Amino acid sequence: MLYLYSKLVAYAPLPNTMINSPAMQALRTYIEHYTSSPLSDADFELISRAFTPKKLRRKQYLLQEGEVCKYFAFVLKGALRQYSVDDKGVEHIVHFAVENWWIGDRESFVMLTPSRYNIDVLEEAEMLLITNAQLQELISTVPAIAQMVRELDQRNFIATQKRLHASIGYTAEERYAELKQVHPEFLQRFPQHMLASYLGISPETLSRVRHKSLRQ
Amino acid sequence: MLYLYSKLVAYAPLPNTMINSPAMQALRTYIEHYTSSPLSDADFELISRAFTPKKLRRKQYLLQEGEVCKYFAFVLKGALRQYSVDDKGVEHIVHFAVENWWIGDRESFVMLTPSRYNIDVLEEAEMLLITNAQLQELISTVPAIAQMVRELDQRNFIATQKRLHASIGYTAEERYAELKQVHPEFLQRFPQHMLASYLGISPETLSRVRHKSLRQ
DNA sequence: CTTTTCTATTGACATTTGTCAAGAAGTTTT
DNA sequence: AAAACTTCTTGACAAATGTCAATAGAAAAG
Repeated sequence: MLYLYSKLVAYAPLPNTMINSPAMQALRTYIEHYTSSPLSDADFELISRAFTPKKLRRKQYLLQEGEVCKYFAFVLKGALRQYSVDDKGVEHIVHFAVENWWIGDRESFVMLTPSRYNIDVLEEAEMLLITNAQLQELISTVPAIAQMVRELDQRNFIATQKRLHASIGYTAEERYAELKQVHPEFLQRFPQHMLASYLGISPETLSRVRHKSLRQ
Repeated sequence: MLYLYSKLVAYAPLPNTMINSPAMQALRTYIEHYTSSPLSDADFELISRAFTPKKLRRKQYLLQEGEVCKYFAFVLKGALRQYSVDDKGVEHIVHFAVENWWIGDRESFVMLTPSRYNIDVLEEAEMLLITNAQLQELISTVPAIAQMVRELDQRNFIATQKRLHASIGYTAEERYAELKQVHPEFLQRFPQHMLASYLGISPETLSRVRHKSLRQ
């Protein structure tokens, strides 16, 4: 186990500057928030070593359809979207990520299968990347990470289930109202046709729904 | 920690018959399948003590809207459904559970909030129940359980995300085709109007979709 | 065995949503 | 500043899906 660990990091010496970088501090705050207890410096160093910082400009891809999703990304700054493209060339957005959100294709990341999704950058983004091997290592060596991952999975699952419930049971109008209530910041931040795609309706329908809701 | 544990089980002495019951054996096989390694007898006893067997007849509720979901259930035999009822009295099924599936309202179970869902029995069911406190205890004392829960969460999340993706991007026809491919057993086992509800379409539309697909 | 409840189908029609096309601002790129 | 994209809106029409009502057969309950 120790051997495996040293293999993973031996050739990636960590500059002092990275541990103390604002990026890592943001991650530290985030983890401590999730676990409601401070991280030891030793644990924090293990964590810092596992993540790689990455910046991407608008329209650049973090993942393209057909590739295996090697990294999960923690977003420090900016915005990204995850979407598939159907046979008619229409994009279906399944996820947005902004500051303090995670993004990646779980299925591909875990099973090492080619992804059906694209992930690209909507607003110039700063991220911290981690591979599945590194994450598994962290989960088994740092209990706080195991707990955080469990919590995250839970919330993620609950949120996805709610969205599923909405998309099965509600009309376009009701789903827009829900989005407005749950993520009002999205309405400001993303173009309307992407919100429409996220809600599973056409941009024209969303435009009409908004027009209608203004009058009432 | 030990004190807490003993409090949880002290007044529920476990009859020998339960550890060796077919129910518990089924659970053991299931867990070993998930973790790909045999359970120690000690761990298995801890696990056995945490679960309570329960049988319910057709139409009985495991959970009713407004209640807190106290138990998660592992289904040994039979079938259940989880659904909400909207203001027009229409039922929306979000989940079916058959043999070797879990069922419960995660949000309510974890957050202790009143549930918006009902869970009732479609075919006379035998289950093993566990409370969140007992599950958390197991997760921290039995690594195999922690691993199993992680795996389960992962699969669950992937499956829900796929369903969400389908319900946003596909037509009624395509969604039915997908269901047929992923869970062919559901088509035999559940009445059509429930499958329609699960897919988020009206029973009449599902009937027409099936009629159409027969001819082509 | 009979009655009642469930279930699936079909037709007619209403409603919702999508598609196509055009145009007008607004942004970015050159 | 001009050109090239993006984004949003609107109208006309098409397609998908829902609603209501009637019916018939199957299954469950008494």
